[in-house]
Amino acid sequence: MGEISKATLKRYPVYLKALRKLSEEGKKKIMSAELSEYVDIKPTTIRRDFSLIGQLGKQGYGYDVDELISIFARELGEDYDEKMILIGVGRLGTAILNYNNWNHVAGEIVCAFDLIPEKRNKEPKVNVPVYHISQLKEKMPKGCEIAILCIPSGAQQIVNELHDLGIKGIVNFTREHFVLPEGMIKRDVDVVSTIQELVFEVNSMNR
Amino acid sequence: MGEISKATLKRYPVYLKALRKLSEEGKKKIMSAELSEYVDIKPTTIRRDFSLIGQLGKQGYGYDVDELISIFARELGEDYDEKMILIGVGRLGTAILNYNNWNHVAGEIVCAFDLIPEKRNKEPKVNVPVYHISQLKEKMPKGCEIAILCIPSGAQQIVNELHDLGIKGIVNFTREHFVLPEGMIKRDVDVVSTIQELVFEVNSMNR
DNA sequence: TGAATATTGTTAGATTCTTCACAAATAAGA
DNA sequence: TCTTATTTGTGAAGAATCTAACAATATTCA
Repeated sequence: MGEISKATLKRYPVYLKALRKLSEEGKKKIMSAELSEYVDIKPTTIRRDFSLIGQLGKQGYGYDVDELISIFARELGEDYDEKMILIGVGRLGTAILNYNNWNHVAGEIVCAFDLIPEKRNKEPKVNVPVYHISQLKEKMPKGCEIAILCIPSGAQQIVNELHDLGIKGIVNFTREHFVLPEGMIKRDVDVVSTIQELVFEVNSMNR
Repeated sequence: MGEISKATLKRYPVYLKALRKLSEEGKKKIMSAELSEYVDIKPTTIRRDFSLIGQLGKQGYGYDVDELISIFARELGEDYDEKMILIGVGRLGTAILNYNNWNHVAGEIVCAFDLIPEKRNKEPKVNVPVYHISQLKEKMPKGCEIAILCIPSGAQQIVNELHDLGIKGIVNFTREHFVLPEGMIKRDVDVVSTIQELVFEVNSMNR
């Protein structure tokens, strides 16, 4: 598999999501032109993106929907059964743990860490063990490479610790700024920033 | 103000966030090179981005932090006092409403809509009125252009209604696919997709 | 005040990403 | 089986984005 660009990478989950919906609707095959209308990405871009993974389609026919789904699922890590940890079991952290309904969609949250684990463990909605943040090292699952960060402050220190413990990717819900150690990757999920961008763009439309 | 590229637009909230932190730390002036280390964006890119808004800096000196903050805040809509609605007061919706601590950071959530408003209104954590989804039209705030979508299904129909009611921007937390009506903008906040991307990238690193 | 120093704003070139256009390949129908 | 219809996969052109390099300009210190 060749080098895949960041831009393409961002589109793969979009394809997978759309394909799942199409499959549910009973669609067996699809052509790039039709998928294009569905995901609002140009057919050529779709074909190029697909071709980076391999020869997924058949000329003169199109793509087999279920085949695509299983390929993308595998490529996107649904089969990796990635083990993840979550740090900060506040309101947001709890919402995410609950949402763990996603059932191995991209792996599984194995355990969580918090400053007041006693309290968190009592909440009926939290369905993984919560340990004290000081136990990071001893309770870190084997082979865990991804951490979900939902703490309100003190991110830098924890990120540094995570780095030392072998975490390579961070899903960042923190609004606080921190410097990413060498060799780590992060993705921000920032609702406020997202809204700000949108507001800015909507207001640009109005001018 | 010239035409601002999508790429630049995405960075503005990042700058604002970092500048706020710097200001809190007592920083009065900053140079593009220093800010660069902070946000991990090349100095030239920063200067270019800033210059699109106007002559914000002084040569041989740098940028005034608080001045930048107030300019960005204005540009990003914090002064627009944008009115927003939220649809779907489930676990996630509630978390967002709570997080409404952001206090006019990008506007204000005025009210929410749900299928069971009676129940939602009883929850102590929800601090805005919740109306039944069928009352969308009559309860829509004047001048509201942005909706936050947190429903598990049935997105398409609601999006169409919102469009008819003058909503121009959607912050989408739904995992369901829908077609965006002409003239609308959306931003996806998709935790699962974000994790998928990250898993994919981390696994690419390992190869 | 004037020279030396520092840092912005911007031009031009490099890089990354997108899309056009068409050859290659398959499917379907005669 | 052969021809016609399609639709993919991809080379090359085009567009968007990023960045190196430097001229312009402000600041600072003698």
